Amino acid sequence: MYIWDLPVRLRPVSPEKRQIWIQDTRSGCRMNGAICTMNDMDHTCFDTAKIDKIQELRERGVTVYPYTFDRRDTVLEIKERFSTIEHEKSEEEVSTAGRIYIIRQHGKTIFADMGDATGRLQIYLRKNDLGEEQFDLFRQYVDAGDIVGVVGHVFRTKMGEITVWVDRFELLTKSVCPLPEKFHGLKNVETRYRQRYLDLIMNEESRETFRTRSRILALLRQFLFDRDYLEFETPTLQPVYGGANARPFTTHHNALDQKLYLRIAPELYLKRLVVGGFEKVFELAKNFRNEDIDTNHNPEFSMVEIYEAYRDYNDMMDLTEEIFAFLAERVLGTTTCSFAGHDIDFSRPWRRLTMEEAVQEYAGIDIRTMSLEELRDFGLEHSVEGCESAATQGEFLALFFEHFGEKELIQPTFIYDFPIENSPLAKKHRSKEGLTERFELFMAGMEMANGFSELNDPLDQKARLELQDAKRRKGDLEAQMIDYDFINALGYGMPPTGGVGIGIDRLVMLLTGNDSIKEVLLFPQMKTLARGEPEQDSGEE
RNA sequence: GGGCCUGUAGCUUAGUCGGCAGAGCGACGGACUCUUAAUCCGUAGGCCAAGGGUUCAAAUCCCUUCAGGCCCGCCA
Repeated sequence: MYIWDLPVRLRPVSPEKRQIWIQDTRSGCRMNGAICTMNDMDHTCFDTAKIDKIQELRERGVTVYPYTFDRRDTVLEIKERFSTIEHEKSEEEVSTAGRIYIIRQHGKTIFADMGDATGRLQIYLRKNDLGEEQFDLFRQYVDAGDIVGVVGHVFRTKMGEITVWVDRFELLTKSVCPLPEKFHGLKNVETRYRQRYLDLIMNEESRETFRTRSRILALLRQFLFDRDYLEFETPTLQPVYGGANARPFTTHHNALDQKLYLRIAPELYLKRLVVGGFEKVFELAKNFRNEDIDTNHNPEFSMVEIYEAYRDYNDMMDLTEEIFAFLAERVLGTTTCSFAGHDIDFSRPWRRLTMEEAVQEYAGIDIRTMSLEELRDFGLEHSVEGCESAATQGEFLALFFEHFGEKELIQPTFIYDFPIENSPLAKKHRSKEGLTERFELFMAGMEMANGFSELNDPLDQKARLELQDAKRRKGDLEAQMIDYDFINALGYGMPPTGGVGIGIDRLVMLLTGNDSIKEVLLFPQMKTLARGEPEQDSGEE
């Protein structure tokens, strides 16, 4: 590989140290920690001083990357087991391992802070105990960032800290990239997202957020399994996308020579399962929507969709409430949480308003008593987007709710009975003309869930999807395609069914107090910095 | 798509009504046997995100670009 082929600028710093900087010439952004050797011209953050140490260690016969270590105790176990230990060393021997965070050398002794998945622990090494060779090995070659295993006895220092008095240690992994500073740590938001592993190494709060996320998913599954719901996995690559109004990502299957879409929702497949006789089903699915990225949106996001036969939207509102209350209670230990300056109260029952009532309350008008002209005038007067082209009472209802109501809904609130125009998969209302049995859940001004009495009349469904398809052909980029196989499935008969979808990422935001979706996604979508390698065939059309 | 803000050493940052780019931590070398952001002495490390312009002189002022953050729009 030639230097001039790289999309970077290489700047020699010190011929002696063979160091160069790597800088992305397109963006001007310097790769984080971009020091590397002349022999290693790629986008690494390898530090030559550390690489030299590896070489020297090998010359001394040390295995720098051994295969295993007999770790018998975690940090937490040691701290709990020896919580009452005094200054005297324990009889019992412990064996533990982790990453070195800080080293404090004092001539012939060394203190270091070591961390594993359960916490941090101080270790103490003395030249007298280890012998000159071993002690010097640690002193000269072990750096912050390295992973070591230690065997020793536990004691409490004069300053009162539980500490492992090390009898012997083993280097388990040599780190060649520099760790961020020990006190301030890693704060740069962009680096935290782009190099999440580094964020996790350095920031306990971030680790805690993702532990909680994992726990929320486990609890959600437990809740549903306990109630005899079955979890399934339906196609992510779909020849026809559907189940929501959104622009899809497209891709191409080479062998089939066929266009495929990344799913925007699992809905239509899960309903096929209900047709097939599975009466209580759910899927924890990644959905992909080709939309903009902001504090509440990532192009791929997680959703749980739940369907249950012989239930309607009232039952699904109850279920949604139960799920949130259960998770809040188990995760937070209370039924309230603090989010973006609001105290959200999950205690049941939650407020339920029809969309008409919400518009009545927040816009101060009664839709049903107004003519289309009056509605349009009112909308234009308040500069409500989309009023020019709205042609039905239902469209105005939806527009007014979005404009006046949505952001006001801080405490958990169900809005129900949506207009039929923008609810092509929801069943017509049993008593109200022009409406469907559909609800959405709002909290902190965010849409958290969406559910309905599922449309199971195959003729009605066919007509409504045909209407969507006509809109799509007229240029509505988010209108749905017609999935005839799905319509045929309904044709065989789907029992009356209730369904709901809950946005997992926003739920995690709420329960962990993070007001950006990027803080609860391990690897949020970021724009690529530099072209490192020639682009492969992406499969894009 | 629109507005506001940010980018200085590996990390955290000072300097921004123009006048030689500073610090702490980290790294490297040395001293130190209960420290914990250890301490003390010394060394190296920056064309101030990139490109262009104004000026005797630009990290600083202007323009363009790149990346990120926040708000709005879009996402029912």
